[in-house]
Amino acid sequence: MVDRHDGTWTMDVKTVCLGMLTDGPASGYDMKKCFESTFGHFFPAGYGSIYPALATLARNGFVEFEEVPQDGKPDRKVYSITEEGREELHKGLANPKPSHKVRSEFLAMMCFAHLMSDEQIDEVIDNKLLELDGFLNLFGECPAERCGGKASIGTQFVAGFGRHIASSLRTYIKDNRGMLTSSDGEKIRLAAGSRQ
Amino acid sequence: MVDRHDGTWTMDVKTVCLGMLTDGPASGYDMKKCFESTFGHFFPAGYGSIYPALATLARNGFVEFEEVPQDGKPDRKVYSITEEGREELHKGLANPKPSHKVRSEFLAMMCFAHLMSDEQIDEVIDNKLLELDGFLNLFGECPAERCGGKASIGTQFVAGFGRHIASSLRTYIKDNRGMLTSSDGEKIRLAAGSRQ
DNA sequence: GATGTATAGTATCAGTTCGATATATAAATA
DNA sequence: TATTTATATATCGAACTGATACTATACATC
Repeated sequence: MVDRHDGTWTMDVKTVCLGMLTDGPASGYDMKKCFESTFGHFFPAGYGSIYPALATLARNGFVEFEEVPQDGKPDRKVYSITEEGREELHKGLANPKPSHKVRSEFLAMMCFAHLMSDEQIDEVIDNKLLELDGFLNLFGECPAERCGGKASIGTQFVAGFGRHIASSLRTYIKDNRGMLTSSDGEKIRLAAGSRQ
Repeated sequence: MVDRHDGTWTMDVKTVCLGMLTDGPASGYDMKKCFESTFGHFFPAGYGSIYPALATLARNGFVEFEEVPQDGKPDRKVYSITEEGREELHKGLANPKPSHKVRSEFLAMMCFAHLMSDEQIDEVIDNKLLELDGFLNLFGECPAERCGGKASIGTQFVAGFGRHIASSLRTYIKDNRGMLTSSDGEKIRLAAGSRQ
């Protein structure tokens, strides 16, 4: 949780970890799986973020952990949220203007479509459509049961959000990919101009 | 440009800067304005990314610069792309699977809606809708002229993409916000469960 | 007259995150 | 037998974010 100097805090990996723990104790490995299956689609985090986050949370007393030995497998550090952790989580949830950021190599690349060959563009677009189809197949009709538990009402809202956007994205790309290729005068003119 | 060890390179700030320079010479300040007005909506970058990127590009011979004195104002460092820079840019554009990542405090927060009050949720949703309206007003009907020049065909595709998604997003939020509030049994049950 | 803010321009820094890698063992698969 | 997959921890360099620093003019507002 980082102080934004305007009374709000960032909703960072630490906050999401705290939120996950309100569902019950979990290890860093468990959380990584949860990020992979669900949160990662709109709030990615790898081990490089999760373990330091848990270490900081433990140092500040927002989580506690218990080392659970296992036979054959490495020990599990099972984390639980503390009462101070719940307060910290509520601070994180109090931000009235949470961000929603996109970082798209895809769109940046498409801005320079006039510097690419039609074959390159087609390959990129086809791959993107396949990726979207894969996503929609995976999340198409499962309104619940992710991350090892009953989905909260918020999780259902977010899952629907993801499906809606993915589907809308696919429609736009399918309907408009034609303008990027099929070399008309426009494209040739631009390519020539950029060579200059 | 970072080697991904699979034959492709990341489309990073350096690549976008190179792409911008194919339109003509520009200073770091000019590029920052271009990121703010256009690229920043799907590929954000601040001075902290742009200046180091230009320094690295210059060190590698992908751009050259000329210091232009001005009266009253600080000197401008005006950068131009070199022939090696164009080659480097084409490497960046050769990645057939460019990423499209979302990092959304908003969606992460909504996953924990059952831990928030109806008033908090309403405020967050209202703000998000206002933000989207602002975006759509700004980009509603301008298919060209951004970043000080005629928009390429790719830029038009991307602008349309942004409008389409923003509008779709707004629709989903408006149609489904009801499930997050209006405390029915579901919400009360979840809140109680989390208190345990 | 003073303060605030906007413009134009450069640049750095602390904190965070990303992606890859290291380490270790067991089970399943080729 | 060799390789991959799963379980589980953790670290590290490179990159990015957001804020800040510095200089200087100009135009409002208090």
